[in-house]
Amino acid sequence: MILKSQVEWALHCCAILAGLPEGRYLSTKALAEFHGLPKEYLSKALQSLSQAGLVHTTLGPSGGYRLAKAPAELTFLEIVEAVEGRSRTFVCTNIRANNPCRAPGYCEETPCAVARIMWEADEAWRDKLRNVRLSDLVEILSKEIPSDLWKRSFEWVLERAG
Amino acid sequence: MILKSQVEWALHCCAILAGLPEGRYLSTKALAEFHGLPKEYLSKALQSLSQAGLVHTTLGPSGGYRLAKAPAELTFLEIVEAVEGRSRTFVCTNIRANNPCRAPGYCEETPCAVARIMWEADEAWRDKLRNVRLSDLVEILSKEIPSDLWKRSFEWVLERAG
DNA sequence: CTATTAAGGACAAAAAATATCCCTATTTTT
DNA sequence: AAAAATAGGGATATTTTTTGTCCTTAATAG
Ligand code: SF4
Ligand code: SF4
Repeated sequence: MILKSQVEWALHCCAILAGLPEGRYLSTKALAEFHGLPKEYLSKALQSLSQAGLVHTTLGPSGGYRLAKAPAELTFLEIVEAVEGRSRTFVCTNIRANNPCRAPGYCEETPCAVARIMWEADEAWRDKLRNVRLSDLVEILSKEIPSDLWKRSFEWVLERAG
Repeated sequence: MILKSQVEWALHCCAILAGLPEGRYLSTKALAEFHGLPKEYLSKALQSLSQAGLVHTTLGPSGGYRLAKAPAELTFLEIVEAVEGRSRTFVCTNIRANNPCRAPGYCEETPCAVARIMWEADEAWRDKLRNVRLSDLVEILSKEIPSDLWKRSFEWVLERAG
């Protein structure tokens, strides 16, 4: 069970977009080049963010993406769920229904304890991601990334932002 | 990102084995029949449990599986990890290494904040599963499952346990 | 000796992830 | 008005993972 690589891509792209000045847009092409990713496929991840309402887009030259909310209002969970989906990681195939001792039609209304426990763990994972904001990430990165690299990256992005 | 169905199978099988009297064994065949699962494939899940040391096996007629520890000493996490593996759900493909502004060979020693945050969420998921014992599950099931079905299932298993 | 079992290797089928390609409508620039 | 660049999205292909089957081997109980 491994998350799609698009999750990583989306998180990194949002981190970049968080640093974009008000009203400017960054294209798929620039984001793909910056991260060394296949442009067409990265585009699918960005479309997921767009469909989830996390980013705003414009068409045409100088078009692209910007965040739809302030980084302090955007959680990791929103980004992860946008590309990975909202379904639970444990799916119940209802194997208890096959119990040969069971009276037919019985015992299938509510999920059993196994499923509930697994779903609780799932929820703990989501809670953790829900409590990290994109602004938290940017803050950590700004401290950890060497300032010259940080600055050059910022300039690289600005040159290409429409 | 969805857990293998073998996770569900393994949990249900452990729940059954937890009710097995001391010193007796239940075969793959019986477990597969009880749950309506393909015997050969379920066998792979049970082999995973065996390799992880969670169950004990014997060969020959009347052979099969029993728990290697008391249900109170067996956690959900152990069972889940036995079949699903211990690797993290977020894998870092190190895309920051492609940053065109970066000085070559720089900034690749430690995982970045993105990975660390995702791994923390992973750990929260594991913590939750680590804190549920197989005995907890059995206790809940014994309350929730209709007593006649519970009793008949128990007898069904005993008839086939070697 | 025979029947039954777990273990495990080889292989096959199905599903999901990872792309690539191409067309359309829109918008900016020229 | 024309041209160029963009997001969106459908169709398709490739690769990897999951799911499942089949068969052989060694051990064990009766
Ligand atoms: S509800 Fe419980 S018993 Fe039924 S399939 Fe899900 S986990 Fe298994
Ligand atoms: S360490 Fe961070 S930057 Fe590097 S690939 Fe992993 S998530 Fe991305």
